[in-house]
Parts: sequence; C-alpha cells; structure tokens
Amino acid sequence: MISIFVGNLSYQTTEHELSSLFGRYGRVSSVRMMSDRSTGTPRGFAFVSMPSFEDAEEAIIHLNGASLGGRSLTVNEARSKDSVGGPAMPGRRSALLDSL
DNA sequence: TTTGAGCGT
Repeated sequence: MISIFVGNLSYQTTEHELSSLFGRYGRVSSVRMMSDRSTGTPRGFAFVSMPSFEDAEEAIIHLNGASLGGRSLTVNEARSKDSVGGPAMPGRRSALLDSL
C-alpha cells in the first residue's frame, strides 16, 4: 500500500472529489482529509492510499501540479516522521524522481 | 492553507 500526500487543497475539497480524481489514474484504497488534531482546523492537505506502486505513480505524475478548486495541487509520495529518509521506501524507485 | 499519532525511553 502506497500513501500519497496531496497538498495545497482548497478547504472546499472533499474526500469524494479526491477519490474520483485519483480514480482516473489508478485504484484508490482510501482518502483521508486532514485537519488539526486538537482544534479541527482544516490543514489544507490530504492523504490518498493506493494499492500498488504503479497506481500511485500514474496518479502522482498526472495530478502533481494539476488544478483543483482554483489551486495547484501538490502531489507526491507521503512521508512522515516514521518513514525516515524521504518519499520512497528503501529498495523502491520514487515515482517523482523517476518522472524528472 | 503543504506530510497523519502516540508521549512512554
């Protein structure tokens, strides 16, 4: 399972919007809109999970920089403090680096 | 408006 970070979202954007958008390029497993944990303030980003690297790669390449709700989306492999060292997992090629 | 949660060691 691959996690994809989607940033620069409009506050109007819904999980359903993202699901149908990403669904054009691959199989969407789940979409999570994030907001501030304690205040509930929208944080303007979301995570989309996809079942395979190929699905994620297609979605990232096609949707990074795309326009949604008047904003330019930021789309790339998710990282978090638990996945140290950047977007790609060890032994895997990064869709982003591969497309550059 | 840009990387999710926990809080211990």
